[in-house]
Amino acid sequence: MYTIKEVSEIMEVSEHTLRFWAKSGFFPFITRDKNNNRQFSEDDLGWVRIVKCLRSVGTDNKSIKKYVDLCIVGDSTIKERYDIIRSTKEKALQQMQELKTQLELLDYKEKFYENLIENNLEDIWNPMNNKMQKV
Amino acid sequence: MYTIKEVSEIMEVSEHTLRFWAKSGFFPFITRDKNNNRQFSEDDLGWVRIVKCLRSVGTDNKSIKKYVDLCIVGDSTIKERYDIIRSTKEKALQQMQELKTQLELLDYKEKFYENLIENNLEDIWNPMNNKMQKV
DNA sequence: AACTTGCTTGATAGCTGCTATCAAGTTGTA
DNA sequence: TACAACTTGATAGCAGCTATCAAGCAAGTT
Repeated sequence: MYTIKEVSEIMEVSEHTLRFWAKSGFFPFITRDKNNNRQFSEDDLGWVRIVKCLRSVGTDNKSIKKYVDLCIVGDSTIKERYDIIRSTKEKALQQMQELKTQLELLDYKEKFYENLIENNLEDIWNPMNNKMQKV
Repeated sequence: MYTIKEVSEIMEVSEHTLRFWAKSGFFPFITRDKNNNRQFSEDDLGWVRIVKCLRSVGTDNKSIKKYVDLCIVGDSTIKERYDIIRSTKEKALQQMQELKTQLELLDYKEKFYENLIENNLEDIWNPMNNKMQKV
């Protein structure tokens, strides 16, 4: 059993966010000790993991709650949950592509500035130069 | 010259967001036509591109404004801007790694559900089974 | 000329998902 | 007995959109 602080460190999610998620119903089977403090089991860590995963690819909290609720219902919702995972994966792959595109621009900018620094060239970004950005 | 609608379509950023960014000072050299409508030049598209890039890797708007202001100052801020691009790139690479990790989990879940569906196995996610999630 | 359609503007209100602050309670160590 | 370190829930605040609104202009139709 883990305390909220331990889970926060293990999963790299703030305690605040964990409480917020708990309040949102994302950890349906969590137990409490005699002082009312949350006790996270290994299974609960699994819930944290999938919630973190869904959030980090931009799934909104309402949809996450829906997924959690489907899990609770059981067998009859397997196909529906499978479809959610599939479309989430699709979204993640698109984000990967987008990130690659942005990295290309950052690479270009990086080289642009390196060139300026190494060769003491004028800064075409400077609006006073009448030579604005060409990329 | 492009209208805000055209820019919205080309750059895949909502008109709302473009106006919000404009108001935030992210497009410092934008001009207006005789009806006070914004006219985006090719250079302005470049500003939209870099702002979108910085936002999509999680740079906050205050930091973006700072970067834009450094660009306006000119030559003397080249090193500073270079450092910002470098650290932004670093952040983007970390996000790429994080995304890969999350994709692994999604792959696992996908196969988990495929296995359930193909073999008509019981749903160990179902809490009534007393066999909660093991991943 | 009047009307409609389609675009634009700025102001403002509302939303999501945290994030920070707070008082209050429990536990362990000195 | 005090304190430090943890926990709780409630509440307020924040960033970054997102949606709604009235108002204005331009071009085309009747």
